[in-house]
Amino acid sequence: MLGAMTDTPGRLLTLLSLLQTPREWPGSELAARLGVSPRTIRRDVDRLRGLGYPVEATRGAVGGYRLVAGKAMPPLVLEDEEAVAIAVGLRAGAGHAVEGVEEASVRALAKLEQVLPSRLRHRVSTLQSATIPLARGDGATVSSRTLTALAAAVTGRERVRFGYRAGDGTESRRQVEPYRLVSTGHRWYLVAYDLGREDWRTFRVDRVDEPFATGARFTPREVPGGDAAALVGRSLRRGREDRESPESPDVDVSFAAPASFVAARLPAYLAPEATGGDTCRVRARATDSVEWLAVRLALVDADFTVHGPPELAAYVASLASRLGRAVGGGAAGHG
Amino acid sequence: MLGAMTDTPGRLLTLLSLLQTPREWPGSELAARLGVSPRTIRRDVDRLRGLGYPVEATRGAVGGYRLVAGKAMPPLVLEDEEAVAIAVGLRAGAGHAVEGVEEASVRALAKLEQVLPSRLRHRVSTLQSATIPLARGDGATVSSRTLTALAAAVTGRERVRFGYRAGDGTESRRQVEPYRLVSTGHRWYLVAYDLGREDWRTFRVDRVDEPFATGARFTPREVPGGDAAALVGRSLRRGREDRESPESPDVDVSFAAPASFVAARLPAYLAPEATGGDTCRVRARATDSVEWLAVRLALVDADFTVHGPPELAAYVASLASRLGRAVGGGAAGHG
DNA sequence: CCGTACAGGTCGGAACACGTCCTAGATCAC
DNA sequence: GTGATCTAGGACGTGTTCCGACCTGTACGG
Repeated sequence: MLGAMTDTPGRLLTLLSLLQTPREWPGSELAARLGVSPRTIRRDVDRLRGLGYPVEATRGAVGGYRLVAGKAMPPLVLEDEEAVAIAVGLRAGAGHAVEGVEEASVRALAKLEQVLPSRLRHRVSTLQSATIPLARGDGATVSSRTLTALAAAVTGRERVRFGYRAGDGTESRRQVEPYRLVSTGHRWYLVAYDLGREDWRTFRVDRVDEPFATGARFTPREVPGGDAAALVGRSLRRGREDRESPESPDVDVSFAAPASFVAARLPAYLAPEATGGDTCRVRARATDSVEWLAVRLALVDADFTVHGPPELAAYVASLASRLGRAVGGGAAGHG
Repeated sequence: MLGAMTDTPGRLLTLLSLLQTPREWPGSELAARLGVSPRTIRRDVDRLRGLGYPVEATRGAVGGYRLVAGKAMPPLVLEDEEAVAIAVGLRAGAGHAVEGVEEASVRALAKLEQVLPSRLRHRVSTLQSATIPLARGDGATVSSRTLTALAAAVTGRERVRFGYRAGDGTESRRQVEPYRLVSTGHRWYLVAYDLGREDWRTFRVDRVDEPFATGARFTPREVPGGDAAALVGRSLRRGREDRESPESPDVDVSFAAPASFVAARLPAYLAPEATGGDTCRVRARATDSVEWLAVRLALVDADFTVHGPPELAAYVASLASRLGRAVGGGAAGHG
C-alpha cells in the first residue's frame, strides 16, 4: 500500500479500498494497518456510512467490517491484474458487445484507459492480440482505440478532427463537435455537428481514421429532433453518408427444434416463433454480420434451413463446403 | 451527485470522480461545483497528488485539471451503466476468458458484484440472459455465480461448504479451505484443503454445487509443492478427482494459407508454423472446446484440413453436413 | 459466563482545513 | 506586445475538526 497515512482523507480512501476486499476486517486490524486508534476507525466507518457507502459490521467474537452492496456504486479499487482483465474484456467485446450496454461499455473502457498505468497498458495490448476479432477482416471492424477516443471526446465535449472515407471512396478531413455514439448491432455511428459542412452528420466509425481531440471545448447545440439515435436512423434511410443499403437484409431461418430450445441458444433479438410443436422460425432484422449469424445458427445444435437473406445462404453454403473439404470431402456427419 | 459536500474526505472523493471524466476541469468550475474556494481546490489537488494520483494540469487560458495515467490504479468511479456493462462483459467472458487473465477477471467480477447495488444486479442478469454461452450445453459450463463465490472465499480466506458431484457420479458434501482457482483453457479447478478428507483436493468447478461461505476464517496452510497450479496438473494426471483423460487431445490442422495470415486469425496458443510459402500447420494442445475450435478454424477464411483429434474431425463433419442441409443439401459453395 | 468485537458518548489538546490575501509563471487571443 | 485566464504556491489568522483516551452498552460465540 501507500505506507503510513498521516492525513484523514487519504486514510479514508485506503480504508475504502481495504473494505472492498471480499473479507472481513476486525477494527483492531484496520487500526494497526492505518496507524490510528480503533476509535478513529469507528469514526471513519461512520463517515463512510454518512457518505453512502454501506459498511456492514458483524458483531461478536469473529466480527468485522466489510463493504456490501448499497444504493450507489462505491469507487472501485482494482489491483493491476484486475484492471487489465477488465480492459481486455471490454476491448474484446467492443465490437459486438451485449446489446443494450454497448455505449456504456465503451464509456467505461474510455474511463479506464484514461487512468490505466502505462506499464499495464502494453500488457493489455499484448493480451488483446491473442484474441481474434470474430467479424471477418472486411475492413469494417472498429478499432477500440478509435471508439474510446471518440467516446472520450463526446463526454469531454471536445472538438475532434479525423479523416473520413465516405461510402463512395472519397476521403476528406473533418472537424466536428461529437454528440453521441450510437451502436446498431455490430456497427457504430458517430452523431456530430460538422464544422466544415455547418450541418449535422452521422459518420460510420469504422470509416473514421485517427480521431484527434483538438482540446477545444464546445457548448452543446440542440440536436435536431432531440434524439441522436433517430438522427442515425434518418441518415441511414436517406443514405447520405452511407451509400449501402440502409437496412440489413432480413434473416429468415427455420429450425427443426422447439422454439424454447432455439431461444435459449440465440441472442434476444433473434427470437423464434413456434411453427409447430417441434419446429420454429426466426425472422428478424439482422444487425450482426453474416459470419456471426452463421456461427450462431450453427451452434444452436439443431438442423435448420436458411430462407434468406441470399448472402447468408451463400456464406453458409461456402462454409459447408469448406468444412466438408477439411475432413476429406465426405459430408457424412456422425450426428 | 451527492449534493453539497461539507466534509473534506467526501469532497476529495467527488473530486476524484469528477477528474476521472475524460475532460478538463478549470479550478474555478470545480470550486463552484464543490462549494469551496479555488484555493481549496488547489490544495485538494495537491493532496491527491500526494496520495499518488497524478492530476495533470494544463496552464494557460484554456487550462484545467484532469486525471492521467500514473503508476498505480486510482479508484474507479463508475456510473451505473458503466458498472453494468463491465459486469456483463466479465460474466460473458467468465467461461472462456482471454488466456492469462482468467483468474484476475474472476477476482474483478467478485469484487464488483460484492458492491453492485441490487437494482443494477438484476439488470445484469437480464442482460446476460441475452447472451449465449458459446460452449455447448454439455453440463460442463461453469456458472459465474459459483465462480465469483469461490473467488471471494479464496481472497477472503473463508471456509466454504458445497455439494460435489464426482466424476463417477457420486455426490458428496464438502467443507474446504479454498486456496486458489486455476483455469486451464475453458475449465476451472479449485485447489482446496478438504477438511472432511483431511487432505488436499482439486475440484472441478463445474461440478461444484451451491458454494456457501461459512464465514469462518482460516489461517493458510502451506500448499504442498508450493504451487497450486502444479497440484492441479498432478491431480489431473493421477485422475483422482477427475476421471477424464487428463490432457485434451492435440489439435493438428493444416491450412492452405500463409502462416502470417492464419496467425492473425487465431489465438496465440494456436500458433501456426509455415510448411511452405503458402501453407502452414497448427499443432497445439487444445484447451478450448471442440465447438469453439471448429468455429475459430472456420472463421480463418482459408481452406484447411483436420488431421486430429478425431473428435474435432467428427464435429467439423457434422457441422458441414448440417450447414449443407441448411441451404438445400448441395455442398457446392460459391467460394 | 467470559472474551471479543462493534457502538457510541464525552473531553481536552493539537492539528488541520479554509478563505483571503499575495506574487509568479505559462499560454492563448487579439 | 498586451491583457486575459489559468495554474502554482507562500503567508496568516480563524475556526473547526480530528484524534486519542477514557467510559458504558450491546451483541455474539464458545
